[in-house]
Amino acid sequence: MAASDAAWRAYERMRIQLAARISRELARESGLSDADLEVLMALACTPGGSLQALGLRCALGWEKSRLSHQLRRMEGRGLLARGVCSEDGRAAIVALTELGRGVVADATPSYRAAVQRWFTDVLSAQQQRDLEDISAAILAGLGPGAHTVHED
Amino acid sequence: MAASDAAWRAYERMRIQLAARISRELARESGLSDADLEVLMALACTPGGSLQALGLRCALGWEKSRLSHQLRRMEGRGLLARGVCSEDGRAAIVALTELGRGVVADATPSYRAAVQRWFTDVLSAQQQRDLEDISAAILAGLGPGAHTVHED
DNA sequence: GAAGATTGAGCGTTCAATCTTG
DNA sequence: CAAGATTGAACGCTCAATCTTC
Repeated sequence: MAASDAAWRAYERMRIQLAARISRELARESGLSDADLEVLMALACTPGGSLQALGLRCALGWEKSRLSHQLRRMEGRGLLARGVCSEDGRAAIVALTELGRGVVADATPSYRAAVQRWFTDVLSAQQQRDLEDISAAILAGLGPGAHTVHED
Repeated sequence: MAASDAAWRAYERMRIQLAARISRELARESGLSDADLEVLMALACTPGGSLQALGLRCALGWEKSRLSHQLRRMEGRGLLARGVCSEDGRAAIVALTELGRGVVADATPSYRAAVQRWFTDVLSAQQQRDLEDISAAILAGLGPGAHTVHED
């Protein structure tokens, strides 16, 4: 219940600067966008390196069209392949290619190092716990319709 | 320090969801993007509602081309006007129009209410202080030439 | 040449409309 | 019709190249 929005302004500055730094590093080191890496890491975490598009959408929290455009671009670059599910003709199957597997294996260490350097290393263990709680509180407020918003 | 990246993952989820919520609300209520509002608020905070483009760039921390594209689009919508400084032919002058002034006056309360509802109201005073410190620590880590600074 | 600004290309994201399958 | 996915248009952002003025 602070009267001022100092926390908000500090958070906003940090959020923008930190995201920009890590994105730029990722693009330079690996030629990947944030979105590319999210998709690749989600696929790499599955046993066969493949997922239904719906599962990917739920895992990432993305909209249908966003995922579709993203997959088309990544398929064009040879990072993954798309197919149709034999059980349900509506479902799309997404699978890592060998190239995609190599790229994500290459990019992940750099990415983790960047997070370590600019986030983990500059925060105390207590601050990390605090931030985890803060994030949970905000997410809880966003989620369950706790606040009445305009209905459609 | 921490062996796990739980704090990072929690922060990332929160950051994405919160930004999406506030952006979507702003677009729906006022027809503005985040970038639009940043520019309008910066201009509205000056006595005459006008600034040199360089001042705007420094205030927002944007790149030259980003500001130029943004101003062109906003000028096209009638939110602001661009002119040339009489003292220095290189400098651009940016000024709010009457429409722009009305739009920002209209949008600001909604925006502040959204921040209040989804950020301020769900955090304790202590959490807000903590987040301010956390943000400052991260920004300090990014800043002092530890690595590449924003060059153009 | 240096500084301020603009332009164009290319990718990422959203919205609305559409197609296809169940 | 409902659900999954795709497409096209429009906008936002970044990079590199260019233009103009100092």
